Amino acid sequence: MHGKSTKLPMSIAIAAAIRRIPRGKVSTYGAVAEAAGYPRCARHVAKVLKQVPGLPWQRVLGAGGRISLSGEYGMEQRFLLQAEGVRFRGKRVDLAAFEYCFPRMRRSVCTGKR
DNA sequence: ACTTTGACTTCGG
DNA sequence: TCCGAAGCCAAAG
Repeated sequence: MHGKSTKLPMSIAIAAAIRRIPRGKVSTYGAVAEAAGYPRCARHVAKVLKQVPGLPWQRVLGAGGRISLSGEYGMEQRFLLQAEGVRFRGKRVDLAAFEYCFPRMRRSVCTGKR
């Protein structure tokens, strides 16, 4: 094949990362972006969450464990997270306790396997 | 090719 | 702790 890596669309990688967040854990927009291989693309994570149906969207939080959605959707997110065991301290989730740590990708080859 | 869009993040006051 | 401004960046229009 040609030398350049086939970059799968960012949205696919991001959606895959979101799907890896286990029940009862959370992540952040920035961390998801980085885990997907696109650091500093936190805003794209938001776009994917809006566009792609069927993702565990409630597990993605803003920096510091804050809910970014406003209004009813924000309430819904909090409710769903609490229902799966995530506890809040004020308006935040304690990330030290509930943040999912994505396994590090190997630098050389990432064939999609683990 | 330019503009808009996104559920963002960081920093300074 | 709570804003507002600035920075961020690929996809979509």
